[in-house]
Formats: sequence, C-alpha cells, structure tokens
Amino acid sequence: MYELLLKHIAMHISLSPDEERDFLKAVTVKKLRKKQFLLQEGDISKGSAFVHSGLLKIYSMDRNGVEHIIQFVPPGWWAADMKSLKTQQPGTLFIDAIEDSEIFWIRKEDLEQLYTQIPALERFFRILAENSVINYQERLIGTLSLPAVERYQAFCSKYPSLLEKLPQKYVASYIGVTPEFLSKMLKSKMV
Amino acid sequence: MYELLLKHIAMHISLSPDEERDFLKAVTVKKLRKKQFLLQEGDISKGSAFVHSGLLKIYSMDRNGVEHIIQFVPPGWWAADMKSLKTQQPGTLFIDAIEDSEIFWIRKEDLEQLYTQIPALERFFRILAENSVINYQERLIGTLSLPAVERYQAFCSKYPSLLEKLPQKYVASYIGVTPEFLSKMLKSKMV
DNA sequence: CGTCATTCTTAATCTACATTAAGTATTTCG
DNA sequence: CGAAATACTTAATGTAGATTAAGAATGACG
Repeated sequence: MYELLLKHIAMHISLSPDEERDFLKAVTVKKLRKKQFLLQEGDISKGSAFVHSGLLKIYSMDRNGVEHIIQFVPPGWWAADMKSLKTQQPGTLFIDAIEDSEIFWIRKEDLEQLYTQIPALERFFRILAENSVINYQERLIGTLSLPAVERYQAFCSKYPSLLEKLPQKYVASYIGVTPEFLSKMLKSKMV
Repeated sequence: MYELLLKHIAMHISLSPDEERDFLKAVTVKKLRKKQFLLQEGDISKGSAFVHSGLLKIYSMDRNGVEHIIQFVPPGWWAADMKSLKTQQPGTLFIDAIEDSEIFWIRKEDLEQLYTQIPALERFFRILAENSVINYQERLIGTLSLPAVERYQAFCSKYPSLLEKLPQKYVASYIGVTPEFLSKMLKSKMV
C-alpha cells in the first residue's frame, strides 16, 4: 500500500522501522474522482497530500475565469496550497483531479508533531521545499526569457510522460499560452 | 555584529547559547563592492550568503545578454544559487552587489554538518525554503495572469522600501518588461 | 449507438509589449 | 569641476501572442 510513499522518503532520508510506523499512523487514504476538488479558492488548507496514483493539478483562476496551472502532481509528488497551509488563512489556489486518483493525506498538526519527534522528516521536507524552489526559479526564468515555443520544448523534455496523458489545453495553461496558440505552434511545425 | 542574523533566526526557531556559538563559528564575514560578483554563471556554488548590509541581486542572463532578475536580496535575506549549491554542478545564475554590501558566508559542508548537530537549524531552513516556494508561486501566477501595470503595482506594495533605492531598470527586469516600457507606463500615469 | 459535452483547429483581427534609435538627465569619479 | 559612463525618456515601428468566433474531431455516458 505505502511502498511508493516509503520509497520516495527513502530516496532522501532513512527512517527506523519505528519512525516509519509512527509516520504511517498519521497517514490516511483518500480517493478523488476525476474533476473532484481537493481544495478550492477560499478554503483553509488543513494538510498535505501525497499522490499515490492518478494525477492532480494545482492552479489559480484569474478574474476572467481562466485557469493558470502552477503544477501538475503525478504519483510520487506532494500537493498543497503552501501559503494557506502555513498561515491557516483562506487560500487562492484550486487543487483537483485530472483523473481518478488515490492520495495519502497527512494533517498539518500531525506533521508538525512528527517534525519534532522525527528530525529526519524535517530534513525530508526541507529537501523537497528546496527542490521546489529550484523548479519554480527555473520556470520563472523560462517565462521571463524564453518564447512560447521554447517553453513548450522545455516542458516536453522535462515531463515526457505527462505529455502523453495530458489534454493539450492543460499544457498550454502550464506554459502560459492560450490553447489556440499552442495548437497553432504545433501545426506550424515550429516545434 | 551578528545581531541581525541572530534576530532573523530567532524569528523562526530558538537556539541555545551553545548552538548559537557553534553556528556563528561557521560564519565568516565578506565585503562586496558595488558591482562585484558573489557568483557567476558557470561557478559551482560553495555556500550561502546572509546579507547583513547593502543589497544584492540574483539574475540569469539570456542569450541576447539581457539580465532577468529573479530576486533582490536586502539585509536579512539569504542568497545562493540553490541548484548549483545542491548539485555541485556549474550554475546558471549570477549574484552581484547593487551597492557596497557586507555578507555572512557559510560553507555548504559546514551547514550540512550543523544540520545534523542542530536539528532546529534544519527547521529554520525548511521554513525559509517553504516561504521561498510561496513567493515564487505568487510571482509565477503574476507573470502568467497579470498585465505589466499590475505586476508593477504588486511590486510597489510588496517592496516599498526597495522601490526607493533601486534604479528603475532593475525593477523593470524584475517584473519582466523592458526599461522603455516601464518608463512609458510611469509617464502615462497608468500607475 | 447516438447525443451532448469537451477538446482541438482554423483564420481573421487586435493589442500589449518589444525593438530601435535618438536625445536628455543624472551619476560617478579622476 | 568636467568628462564619460550610466540611467531615463520619447516616439516610430514591429511582432508574439491574445481574442473572437466558427466549425470539426473526439470522447463520455445514458
């Protein structure tokens, strides 16, 4: 059941069997149907989700109702509205399921208690957060300095497996163009 | 000497006098003259810098030689090329001083040794990294969904004190427009 | 298996912002 | 102080990508 989760943790730190057990005690399983929300704008985020199967997206919606996807969350990755989770204020992000998904849920207060009990967990999430910073920096540099075609190419080479199963319009949203323009780019063989 | 640094640490965690002493033992002071580089593209980042006084900028340069500022680093903030620091591969970022600055330097291996010795430090940098993720997420959403005027307004309300002492062209670079266009926006009283 | 929704395409028009190129302040510092 | 570098402005022109609107393809599901 929890092999994927434990494997991902073991990639960065090692836990004793006791620590593993205590950590898993705090984890619950949830299923999400395609299109179901895990979190909506205005909600206060109460915990973090590890995706075991399926695929989520995290996005914001602008005042014209257009979605801007800030992250896809395939199996092995974590999903949360970090700001709302930290501040316990209503958030601005949506998280929903692109396909039927199974997630492991850990509540904020349980995780914080575990941080104190198991210092290695704190290291694990420090490392994840740092990797996340690196990703967002690179993405920001891309949007500031690369034309749309090259942002698309970068996406393709970074996430080849996502590319296969994502509706094209979500890729457009992620790289920051309209679906119409992505369609045009692909046709014109600029890619 | 180290009041600012210790105060910033104390905002998130508490260290015993011994831990404080051990941490400060790993810290060295460096001065940077205006325009001096702390790090250049191709360098391998060997540590992290806490800005005590002055002001740094972290940026990448595109293939046309245009700077894209990904972060200003005023006193109380940390500067590093996180990717290069983690991977110990040549990095892509530049860090230099906008004005004469004084920084506290801690080497990667010393910090890693301290993480093990002082778990609270690991928490401190986890929290900083998480805050950083939140910032980059918000900035990314801004560049994907807001027009230039509103990105400028957001910058003004978020960093009013920076605005005063920054050359206008650096603000332009940060919000992702040309200096000419920012100049035009400001004149046209759109702001 | 057919219908309704969703996704993708095409093409015309439009616009926010870039580019280029001068010219004008403002700093810097010898 | 005076000269050179740096920063800022202005304005004409160019363009990447948005918008709109229609239709075609694909998929979901009763």
